[in-house]
Amino acid sequence: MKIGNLAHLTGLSVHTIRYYEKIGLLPDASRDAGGRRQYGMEIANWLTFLKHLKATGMGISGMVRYAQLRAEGPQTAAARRQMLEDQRRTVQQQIDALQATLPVLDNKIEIYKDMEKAHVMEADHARDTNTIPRIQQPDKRS
Amino acid sequence: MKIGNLAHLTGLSVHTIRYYEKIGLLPDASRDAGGRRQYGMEIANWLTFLKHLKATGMGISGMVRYAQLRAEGPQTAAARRQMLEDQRRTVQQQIDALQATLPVLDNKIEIYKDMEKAHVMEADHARDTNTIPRIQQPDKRS
DNA sequence: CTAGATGTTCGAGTGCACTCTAGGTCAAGC
DNA sequence: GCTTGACCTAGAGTGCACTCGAACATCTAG
Repeated sequence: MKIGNLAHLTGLSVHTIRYYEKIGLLPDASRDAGGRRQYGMEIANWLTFLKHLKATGMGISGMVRYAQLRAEGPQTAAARRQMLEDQRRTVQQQIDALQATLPVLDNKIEIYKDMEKAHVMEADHARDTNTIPRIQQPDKRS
Repeated sequence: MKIGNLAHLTGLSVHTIRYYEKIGLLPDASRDAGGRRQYGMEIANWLTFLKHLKATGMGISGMVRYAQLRAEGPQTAAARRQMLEDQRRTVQQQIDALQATLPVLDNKIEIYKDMEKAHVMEADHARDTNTIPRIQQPDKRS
């Protein structure tokens, strides 16, 4: 499989795949006669797993650390499990943080619904500012 | 209240507060005799709301748009409600995406537990690579 | 045989959201 | 009076994760 094909398969760009190789997330690909990268299915699986790790919010540096542990062999299994367990915890924290924003949004949405009603009734003055100051717009109306 | 005080109160840095003012997230602060920014409590409340918006994953540009709508007065209430409702939807999507990673992590963690057991039993060869290729580490061990 | 698609390298550029530096002013305490 | 520390501005720098460009090589279909 050539790099364009792999890119299509994984949804990553060709640029990104070469970038991942450069920073050590992918093994240096074997090349065909013309010097082009040749890939097998296992790389697609590895990239898919990397996409999952990325979806957990793990950054490049974390993924590189994971990849390096992996390269060191089975004796790092415990360390890798530890990383994944840590990451699981941060995922849960992210979920909790997002959950916590929902009532804040809902609250505001309700306030706006009331405001809209009031506005329609022409009693539309200064109920907008529930302790939050108005910002004079930078006047970018052409 | 001076800027350092506000920074302490909101958990933002003084730099960040000035930056927020520059990009239009905060009204141009009134100044004391010496040209220093003076703040009231309502700014702290606004910053707190911005922190909530940020926690939803809304970027600076979105927050600026919201702030500008706000500045335009009550007739933009519906537009702002729309923004918040859209944002609520993206928060839910982010939560779902994170939730979906949990089984992937759990799965891997289980695989590693098995691997560790196997490793202890000295049957520790090549079970590590479940279709995922090994990366030769760039040999950065000092 | 040739056009166009696809690949190569290296390095520069992008967008985001800060974060910091340099070089100054100003108010309060000793 | 002087030092200390908080504040000021304008602009440069940072870290992340790509993303793109230039200039060139090679493969593939007609």
